[in-house]
Amino acid sequence: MRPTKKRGQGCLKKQLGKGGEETARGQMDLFLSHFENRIDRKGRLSVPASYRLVLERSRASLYLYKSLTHPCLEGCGPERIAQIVDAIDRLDTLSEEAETLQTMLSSAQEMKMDAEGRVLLSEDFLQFADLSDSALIAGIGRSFQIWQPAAWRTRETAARGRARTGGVPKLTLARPAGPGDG
Amino acid sequence: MRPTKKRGQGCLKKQLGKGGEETARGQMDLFLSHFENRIDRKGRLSVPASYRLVLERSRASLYLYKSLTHPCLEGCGPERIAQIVDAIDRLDTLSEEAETLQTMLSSAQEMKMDAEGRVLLSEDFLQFADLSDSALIAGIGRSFQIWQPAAWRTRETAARGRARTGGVPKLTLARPAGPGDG
DNA sequence: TAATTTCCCATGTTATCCCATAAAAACCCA
DNA sequence: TGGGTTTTTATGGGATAACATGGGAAATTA
Repeated sequence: MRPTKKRGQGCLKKQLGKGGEETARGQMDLFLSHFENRIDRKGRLSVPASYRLVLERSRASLYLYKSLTHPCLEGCGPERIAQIVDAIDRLDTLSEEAETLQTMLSSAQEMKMDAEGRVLLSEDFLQFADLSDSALIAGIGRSFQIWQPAAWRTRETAARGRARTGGVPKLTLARPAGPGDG
Repeated sequence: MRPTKKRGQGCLKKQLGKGGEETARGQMDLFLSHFENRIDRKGRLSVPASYRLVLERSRASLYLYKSLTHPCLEGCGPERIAQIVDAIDRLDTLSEEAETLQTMLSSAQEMKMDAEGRVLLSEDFLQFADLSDSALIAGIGRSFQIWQPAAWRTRETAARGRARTGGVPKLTLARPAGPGDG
């Protein structure tokens, strides 16, 4: 193995034990945490095991597309793609918004994973996100992003700086509050 | 065994005895008190038994993330995570608020507890909160924080010594909570 | 046929499981 | 009320499985 460092979140197989799609009390299947994985000389990148599990739970395949707003790739399941399609249908076909979303869709591709859970990134994807030999995969809930590691860190540092000086966004509570929210 | 010192609040199994999710009259499930536990050489940290109980009562798993404003980790249940996810979807993707929340999520991990009630802290977490061989776990009601013990004490004395200043906006944790909510 | 892409196996490193132990707290019975 | 007994906790460590990763061979594709 190469650069030995971080600890991921390891095996998650057992989690789905009892039920299948669980989603018990507020328990959602989300893309969380972040990982720095290597891109080998063939252009392969391991999708974090926990993300694979999220997709497998809903028997969904993974889609990647070029972000419209950042120099990174975005990953998601089919529902999100469907949402975009629906949004386009609702818009005026000639509007700029529609065009924007169409651009997004036209970069999206369904990725096939090999037995080890890796995807093969196209030259186009690699160049777009300025990726070479490693990638930072950052979960943001229902989707995740793939960044050039240094670019991600810059972004994270900036966000934390803003949070310290300008405060954190307020979150409105919906529920009467069980333990652990807040 | 190592430095023998005080214990937390001991056995709590009996508390939920009869029912399960009790929470009867005025009985709230909260993270309270504080504990100084060891981090072993594998990076494992015992979650206080009383905190485990709070989570078990609502069958919720534990999430940890890096604080946006302090050099500590924060622990919470799934509801809070769901809140952030929802908030992101409602915000403009390009807004700074959205980026801040994304930063938060990308540091959040669902923690797997072993049979003994320990979580494995990632290298990222350990470094962020400057943790090495012990951690101070401080309950703040619906969530809790994990500090480097010395940093916590410093902060505590500082906090006690100063009148509450209405400084930076913090996350609104909960509503004033009318009588008999829950 | 040349260049990819897919499949398959190998590897070191971690994370997870499982068992053991000491100290403290809860329990119990006089 | 006290002292001895039984659980519960926090903690350590070895064994094992899972994971990320690399590379060769086979199968596609152009």
